Amino acid sequence: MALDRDHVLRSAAALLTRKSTATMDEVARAAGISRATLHRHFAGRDALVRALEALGIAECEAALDTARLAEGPAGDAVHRLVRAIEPAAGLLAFLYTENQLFEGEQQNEGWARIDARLTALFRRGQESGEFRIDLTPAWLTEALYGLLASGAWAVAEGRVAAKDFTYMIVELLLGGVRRIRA
Amino acid sequence: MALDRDHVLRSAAALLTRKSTATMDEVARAAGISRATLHRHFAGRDALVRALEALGIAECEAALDTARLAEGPAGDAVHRLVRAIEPAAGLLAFLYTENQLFEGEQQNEGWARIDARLTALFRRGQESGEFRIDLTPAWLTEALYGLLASGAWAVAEGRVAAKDFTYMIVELLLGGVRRIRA
DNA sequence: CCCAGATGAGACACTCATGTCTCATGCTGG
DNA sequence: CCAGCATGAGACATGAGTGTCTCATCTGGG
Repeated sequence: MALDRDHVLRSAAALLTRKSTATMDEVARAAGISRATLHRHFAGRDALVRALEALGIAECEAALDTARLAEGPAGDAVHRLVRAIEPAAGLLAFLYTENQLFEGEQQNEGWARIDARLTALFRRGQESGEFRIDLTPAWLTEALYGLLASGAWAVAEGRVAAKDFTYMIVELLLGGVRRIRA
Repeated sequence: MALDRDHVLRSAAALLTRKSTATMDEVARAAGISRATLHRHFAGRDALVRALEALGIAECEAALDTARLAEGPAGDAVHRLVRAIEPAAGLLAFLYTENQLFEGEQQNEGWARIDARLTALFRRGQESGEFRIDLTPAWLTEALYGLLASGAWAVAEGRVAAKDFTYMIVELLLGGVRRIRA
């Protein structure tokens, strides 16, 4: 059933987030099914990763919708976005490094759509005078991915408390380390 | 000779930075030697990665020395550090993700030394009133790694100009995106 | 010139993950 | 109750990467 498929996908995401080289057998065990059944759901490891990619893209776009990036101050929109995307951060971190492998091959167009919406957000903040203009929107987008991945790993390894995830990322991204104001 | 070994290590680093799953054969080709000779230098893939880790740690510590983290304003020290570490950023990015795999196994103590020096730098900035105190030094250290990796990949894929690497990272880390000050 | 050491090329066995298949079992809807 | 279907367990072949070995070749120093 479709519900099973989703469950398998979720547990695979959770496992691969922690151990990106996990075996099909390990993925199956983690989902509580046999390797044979896993293969009945996903033709192979490649298909599984593709499905995870689709899931990650879907969750990202859902978070982008939830965050209503076009409304209010851009800084607040970034905050809403990180908060909305937090549950998917682990999966994002996995896909982020996985994408480093897709050397030549074309990657899922979904990422391009997401990149476009993120760069649009940063550009909006720049045009409204809220964000500085000497950091390119492309770099800010990349940096956001990097901070999300770092945050997810830091939480996973216990270096940062899970409840501080959003705060740490948003504050660093928006305000930086330097203490000037107040 | 030792010089050859270093050359092999360098080209392996360059290759694995781009394609972290490269085979021993590809690594050998990239270094301009045969697989047999590669095996004469490094017992196996594991030994090669360990050697790369040692190289990365050595370059990191050299950069930390060069940057003189204890001198002057902490913000300036961060700037010097990122500038000094830039040539090794690609290797760092590779090792950063590679370390995600070292689940249980104890990792090289060198990283602990480096982490300690970095957290000490951030703590110094906080105690001098230069850095804000609501972001933990541990998180700032993690975030620095993440930004270095993101920066290295962004440059590798052409999304950011190589000459902007240091500026982008330092400015984002220290000042953040928000434009408050003149 | 000659020898020793290093190298490249290739063969070989081994391991491991993968993908496919079969068969027995268990559950469910008719 | 029974037929049908999904599942679990396991066997099996395959391919890729690895590690080891041998042998021919090349090169530099004595």
